[in-house]
Amino acid sequence: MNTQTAPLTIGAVAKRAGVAIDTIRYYEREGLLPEPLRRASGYRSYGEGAVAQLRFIRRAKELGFTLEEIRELLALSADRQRGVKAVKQRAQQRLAAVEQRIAELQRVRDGLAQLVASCPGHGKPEQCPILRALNDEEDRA
Amino acid sequence: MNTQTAPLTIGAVAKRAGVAIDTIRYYEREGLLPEPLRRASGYRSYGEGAVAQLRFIRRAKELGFTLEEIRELLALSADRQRGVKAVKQRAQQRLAAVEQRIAELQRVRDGLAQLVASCPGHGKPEQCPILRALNDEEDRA
DNA sequence: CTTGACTCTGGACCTCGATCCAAGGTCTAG
DNA sequence: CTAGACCTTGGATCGAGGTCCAGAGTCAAG
Repeated sequence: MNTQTAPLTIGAVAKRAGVAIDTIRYYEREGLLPEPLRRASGYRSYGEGAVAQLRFIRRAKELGFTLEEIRELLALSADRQRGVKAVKQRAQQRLAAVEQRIAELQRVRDGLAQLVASCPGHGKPEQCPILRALNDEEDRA
Repeated sequence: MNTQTAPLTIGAVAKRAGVAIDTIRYYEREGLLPEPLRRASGYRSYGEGAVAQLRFIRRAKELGFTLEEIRELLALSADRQRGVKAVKQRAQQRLAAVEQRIAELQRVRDGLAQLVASCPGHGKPEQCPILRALNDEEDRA
């Protein structure tokens, strides 16, 4: 088997993972990526695992996890005993947060939709339902 | 008619509008609030209009407008001719943006829900569908 | 050997919407 | 008059997640 993969420079890893070089170094500082091996010159030297881990981070970010949460997921995913349970919990928490955010936005959407629907799009500003709503129960001149 | 309202200090305005004093000064710097009159001492001196305008800003923020957009809404609401039409347009744009954001979050929610549902919550990490999904089409050891 | 592309470090800077601070001046109730 | 609450300014700071830079060193191709 060919488990041995050629070492990659940070630039190559960045290209494969679809992130910026600076982002990789930033993640390393933040503890989301392990410190890589170094060549004699000081250049970072990565294997394919680093690319996989960056993709993991990217997907988790797309699911709305913060970097802090991702750091935790990465730690948990290495725990062979309690890891899976804890990971599922975090995913459930994230799901609940996303659902709450959706509900909030739906309220906002409904408010906006009602305003848009009730405004003729012309006339005096003080009769525009949008402006009136924003100004609310104010009937002074 | 009692159009004449007693002048308010910044603190009184803040209390009435439900925002922090610093926020008022910040909005002033950012052009969301006109520069108020000053007392001889340099103290800012506001009328009720400032309170109304702050409430306008607060409501618009709740509807998801950025401060930049609110600055524009305020300018438009003073335009007696084209203001209403433009305001309605901005509200429609905001509505579209909110709807798009909701759709995105729904995709995220569905993805998370599926993962949560398919994970038993125990077992080996490499069999956890959540971790597998985050690691994606990687079947290397 | 040269050239051009790449990488290193440390630290500054960005957005957004505020929030906080210090050092000083002002206002008002008692 | 004084204590204590309030206000002034300019500038620093926050948090999240990076981005950018200078100045120096390294690598690969020709």
